Formats: sequence, C-alpha cells, structure tokens
Amino acid sequence: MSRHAADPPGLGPSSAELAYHRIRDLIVAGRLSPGARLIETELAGSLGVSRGTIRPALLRLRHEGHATAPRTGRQARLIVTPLTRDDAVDLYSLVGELEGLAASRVAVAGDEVHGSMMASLRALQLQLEQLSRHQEPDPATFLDLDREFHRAFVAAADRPRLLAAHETLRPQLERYARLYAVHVVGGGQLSQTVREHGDIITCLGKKDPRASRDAVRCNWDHGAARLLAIIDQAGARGDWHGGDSG
Amino acid sequence: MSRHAADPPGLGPSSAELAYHRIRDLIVAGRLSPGARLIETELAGSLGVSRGTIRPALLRLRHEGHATAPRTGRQARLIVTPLTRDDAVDLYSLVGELEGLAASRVAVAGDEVHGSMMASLRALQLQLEQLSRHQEPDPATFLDLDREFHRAFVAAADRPRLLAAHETLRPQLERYARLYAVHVVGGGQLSQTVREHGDIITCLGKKDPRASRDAVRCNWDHGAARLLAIIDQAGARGDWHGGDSG
DNA sequence: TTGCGAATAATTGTATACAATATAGTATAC
DNA sequence: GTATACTATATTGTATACAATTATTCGCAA
Repeated sequence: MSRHAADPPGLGPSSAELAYHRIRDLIVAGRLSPGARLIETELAGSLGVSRGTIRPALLRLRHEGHATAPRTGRQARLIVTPLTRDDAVDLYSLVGELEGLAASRVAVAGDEVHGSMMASLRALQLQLEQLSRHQEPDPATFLDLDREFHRAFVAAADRPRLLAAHETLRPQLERYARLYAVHVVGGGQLSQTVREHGDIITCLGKKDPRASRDAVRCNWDHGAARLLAIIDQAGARGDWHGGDSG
Repeated sequence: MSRHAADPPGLGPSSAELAYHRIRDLIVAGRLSPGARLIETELAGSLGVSRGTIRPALLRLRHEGHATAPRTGRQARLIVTPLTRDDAVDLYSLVGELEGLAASRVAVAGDEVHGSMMASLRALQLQLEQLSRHQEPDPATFLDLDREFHRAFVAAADRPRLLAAHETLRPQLERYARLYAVHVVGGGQLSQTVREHGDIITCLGKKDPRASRDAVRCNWDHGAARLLAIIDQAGARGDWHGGDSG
C-alpha cells in the first residue's frame, strides 16, 4: 500500500522476519481466526512487500504449526491452524513435561545459575502477586508475566535443544492461553496460579529435582483443566469452534 | 543446466520437497561435512533447479537444525550444523525423555493399538536378532531397523505433537547414530541393543508405564554412553572435529 | 612485513513474470 | 431436478533479474 520510500535498508531484522512476526502476532492475538485462509498475495499487499518476502514467513509459520495445509497436495493452500480441544490437551501436557524436565535439571544446577534464576523467579512472582491484588488485572500483563516466569527456569536449565523445543511450542500455547486469560483474570482465579508458582519456587529453592518437576507439571495440569472447563463452557454456549475436534 | 524437459509435472512431491530430502540425505549421510557451507546457487546447479526451489528446502533444513547461520545478520550464510559432544548429550537425553513419555503412554493404551504395536515391535525385534547373528551386519540396515522400532511405539502413543517433535529430532540424531553404527556393528555390541529392545518389549507387554519409560530411557542412556566413548576415542586419535565443543 | 582501506567478487534478499494446479461456477445432458 | 463435464478464476510453484550485503583480495603506506 504505502510505498513512499522503502524502509532505510540499513538496520534491523529483514522484511521477511518482520512479516513473520506481524503475521504470527495476528494469529496469536486472534485477529486471524483459526481456519482462516492465508493467501500470499493478500498478505503481501497488506504488508506492503512482495510474495517472495511473504513466502519464507509463511513457511516458518507452517513449520512451527501456526499454519497448516489441510489438503495435502502439490499446492499448499494454507490456513491458520485450528484450535481444538484435543490439541490443547496434547500441547499442555507436552509443554508441562518439557518444563518439568527443565525444572528437575535447574534444581540441581550450580549455585551461580541457580541463584540468579531464583532471583528472577522471585521478582516475577512479586509482580504477579501485585497484579492479583488489582480489581481488574490486565490479561495481557498476566500472560507476559506468566510467560517470563516459565521461560526463566527453562532457559536456566542450559539445555539448548530443550529450550528450542520450548520456544517453538510456547507461542502456540499462547493462543489457547489467551482464551483462558480473559476468563481467569475476570474470575479471580489468578491467586491459584500465584500459589502454584509459589510451590515451584519453594521446590526449586530446596533443590529437590523430583518435587520441582512435579510442581511444574501440576501447574500445567491444573492450567489445562481450567482451560478445558472454559472451552467446554464456551462450547455449550456455542461460541467455540475448534476445528473438527469432537 | 540440463533442462531438456522438466519432469512430468503431474505427480509426486514438489521439486522443493525433493530438494529438501536430497540435501538432508547428503547431510545425514555425511557427504556434506559438518561446517560445510550451503550455497544456494551451487545446490541449485547441482540439483538442476532454480534458487527459488532450493530456498524453501534450505529454510526447512534450518528450522529443523540441520543447517545453521553462524553469523547472525541481514544475510544468512548457512553451514551444515556442526556435530558436537555437548549437543550429542543434549539431543540423546531429550529424545530419550520424549520417547519415555510416549512409552509410558502406549503402555496403558487400548488393546487395539497396543496389540498391533506389539506385533510390529516383535517383528522388528526378530529382524534385529537375525541381523545380530550375521558375521558382518550392515550398519545401514541396523540403523533402519532401530529407527523403525523406536518410531513404532512413539507413533502408537497417539500424541501428534509428541510425534512431531520426535520426527524433527530423529534425523538429527541419525547423524550421530551413523558414527556410532559403524563401530557398534563391527564391535559386536549389537546384541546389547537387542537385549535392551527386548526389555522394552517386555515392559510394554506387561503394560507397566513406569517400567516402560525407564527401559526406553535406559536404552538411550546406554546409547549415549556408547556414542561418547566412540567420540572420545576418535577425538584421542584426532579424527573427530566436532565444531567448537571440547 | 604488517596493518589498513578500497575495489571486487561472491552470495543472499527481494521483486516480478510466467507456468502449473486447484477451486468454483455454469451450462448441458439425462 | 440433479449430476457431470467444461471453462474461468484464484492461488500457489518455479524461474529469472536486480539490489543489497558480506567476504576477499590486492595495493599501499607505515
């Protein structure tokens, strides 16, 4: 559309990467609905770049699971990956297991990394507590804080491939988490999350790998349960369309 | 170069997908050494397609970890991902954990899937046993059988995202496994693998999730130990150059 | 000889054009 | 009235051309 002068070519991420982030944000934020078609020319037009730039962005989205090619064939025809109940269960449990692994590992890490991680965790927890005392806490802030909390101990585990897997899964989870956040924040269930995070901090502080793992998985299991309750509720009301999941 | 007649456009996978598989096989087979540069025009020329076709293939390779962009910047400059001791440890343990999860799940699966999985497992195990009785077993055959064995129970677990993560990691593992296979097959350690697979089958047969998980992880831990022994040995001999690990 | 800098070459990023393919719509036959 | 075949359109796959960027080489001076 607006093409006065191409962005000063000097710095920053490439246009393709920019396009990737913009499209992904659109998907995660729900502005691009599950099942919506992703058309190269359309996106290229609306982002003001050529198809050659959109293509790698779309490809990456596909590899990460944000986009899907429903009919397998010689031509892709991408759609935004539908949100389904089954997928939510699968995803939450996988992330829970991965984070559990990370937790059991950082629990016995060297004092240096363990210490600085505990500090970050406690700082984040403090903010979360403050948020939970608000009348109407901001869902986006909650999501950010929660994400950072989990990311902190996974990153501290110092297992690059584990971290990579986590980073790939996490944004997909966020699509579900968004559904959840607006409800949980409104419903005052936030304190429950804060309590579970407190457990994680305690176990990690004791350097008990087993307990830490269980605390993390417990947090995710409960999160899944809360999410499913919301999905089912919404499903009963008719405003949940999660692909072909029964 | 040779452009007599484009392949009959009708059937099969797209040229891009074909290119992906050919390059990946080159990497996994070691024909493209770790650290070797991946140059679009070169590959395009040697595979007889244009850069536009090579590009998505390389992108996918990059996302899967087979290729890496060492210097982060506005231009990628890909190389074949180096093999390192540390990465081997990380990778083996992650795959072991993922497969352990899958095993603990199929152990308690419905009779239908459990039964057909057990049948596949036993058939594969039979072939593995036959192979182990050969004088000079073929490493490639061993690798194939082993891969199929593990894939069988992960697929049976019916957790799409877990399977996807496994499928992504497995080919990368294969690069290390190749190093291992030629040694282990020669050294007659193959029977050890067969025994461990036997344990897995037994635990799965008993439908014991905990024991199944442990059996699988044990298999991977031992595999890692065997691989590291070989790497260190080779390192001492000077014919192991694993990136910057050490 | 060594270090700096500019010119040149090598390589990837981006855009456009064309070909192949799938979807949808329409007309016709039964 | 419905089903099928054909046509038109929408969309992606592939190739080529150009621009931007990074690496390398060569010359020059200290």
